[in-house]
Amino acid sequence: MSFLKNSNNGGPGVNRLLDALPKNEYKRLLPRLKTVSLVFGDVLYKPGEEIKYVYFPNDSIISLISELSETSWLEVGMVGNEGMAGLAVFMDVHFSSTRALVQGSGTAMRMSSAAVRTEANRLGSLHRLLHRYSHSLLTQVSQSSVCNRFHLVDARLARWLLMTRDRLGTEEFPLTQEFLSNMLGVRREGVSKAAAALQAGKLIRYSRGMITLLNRRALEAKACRCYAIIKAETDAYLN
Amino acid sequence: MSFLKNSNNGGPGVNRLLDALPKNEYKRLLPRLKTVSLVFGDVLYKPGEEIKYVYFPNDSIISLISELSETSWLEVGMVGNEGMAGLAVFMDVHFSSTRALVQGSGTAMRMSSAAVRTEANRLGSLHRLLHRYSHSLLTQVSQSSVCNRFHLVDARLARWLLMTRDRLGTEEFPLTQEFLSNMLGVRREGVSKAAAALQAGKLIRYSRGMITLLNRRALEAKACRCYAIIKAETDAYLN
DNA sequence: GCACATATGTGTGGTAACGCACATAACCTG
DNA sequence: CAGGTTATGTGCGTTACCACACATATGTGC
Repeated sequence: MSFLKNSNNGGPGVNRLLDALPKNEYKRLLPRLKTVSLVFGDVLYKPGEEIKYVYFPNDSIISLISELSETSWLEVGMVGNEGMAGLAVFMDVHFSSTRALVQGSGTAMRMSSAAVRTEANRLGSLHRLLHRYSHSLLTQVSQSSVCNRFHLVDARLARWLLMTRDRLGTEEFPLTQEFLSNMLGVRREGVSKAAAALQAGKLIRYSRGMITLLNRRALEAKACRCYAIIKAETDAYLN
Repeated sequence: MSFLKNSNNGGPGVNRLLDALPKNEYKRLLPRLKTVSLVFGDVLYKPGEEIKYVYFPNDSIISLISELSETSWLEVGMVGNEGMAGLAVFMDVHFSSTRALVQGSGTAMRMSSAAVRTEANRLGSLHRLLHRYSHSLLTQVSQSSVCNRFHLVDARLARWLLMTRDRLGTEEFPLTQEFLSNMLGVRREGVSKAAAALQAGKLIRYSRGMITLLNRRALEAKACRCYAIIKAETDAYLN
């Protein structure tokens, strides 16, 4: 959307956190960054596992998932081009407390945890941006928490689809209802019903694991205010 | 519990984050710290309001509350002697996104936001501890989120009472069921039922806004695993 | 000790979501 | 195109929690 400073590929799929860095600082980081492909289903960290790399998604999405048992999961945070997965490293914690699952295929910039720690000791722009992103993520997690507590599945599904769209940059993406139910922490049948309602209203179309958003404006109306709140926060923190 | 390094009052009501600082760094901070009394019901920050001071609770508790509307609240985080309220300041954000409500009367060490920013630029022990606390808080919020989604009111009430006890250091504290219902994001009648069940089992006793924990071990059994998970995290991060 | 405010209990009916079982439908593979 | 796999739909009984209304305590102040 906005003018992209550092990236030269020009597409919308550029990590905005890295892009917000001043040119010289970005250049210093560049040799430590490697573009990698993340594929739906990849698990970047398991709970308790050491974090070896952090990831700055370009057009991919990484879900942060908290697990209670084998059967009950809940997505507590979504990381796209506005942020970084592996934030714990920045906070001087070497192990992940959540599962990090690639929920949207695409590319990301990967950096070693050691490099992050070195950079974080510089008190430069990256340091400041990661601080501000930490706050943004905390706000996202908090808002999701309230949302999960009070809002109906329909609204939460709409919110979730919109958040995914914003990060992937496309209206169409592969997602089964089974998967969605795990993200939202509800039964598959619940998603089935909510999705059917959205499809009946021509807000979305789906078939066998492929979802297409048809009417974004209407979806935003269906979604709870949490979508707007989270979006405002994630968009604004980079300033 | 553990040996207290800096504080000289010796009681259990000492902010553990400050206490974990090396002596020289603590001494440097001391002139900027002021002991203040926090009284149940005090509002330290409202959403969107500027954060002028941060608070390191000694034996007080500060609840971080996310609001959806006038009627639906939810506590997303609890800050006691293991942490600091106003963490946003450390993350270079000047305004609070949540309401900060004193939920347990007691004292806290207060510091101006400006002083926090100055200190945070030093990359010293405070910097590191606040980083690690940030991670701890994020974990707490995430875990609460899953807990609120999946666990029954009974278990969540037990967890909440235990967390309060741990931070106040007493078995008896003033709390109406009305207030509890706001914290847990359920109806007062729901709390009433859950509390009655706990009282019937002699786990707690209560009357007109005063609650006494009678059997902590049994309460821990009633509470979900989330209590232990959060406790482990908040206790461990100081190392 | 009586009025009053506040805290807590209870009862009735409603609903969103659950768990389970099974039906249908779309795609894939040989 | 037959057969298997995976995705989605549907029905049924259950449950935790909701919303509202009201009853009953327990304290406080005159």
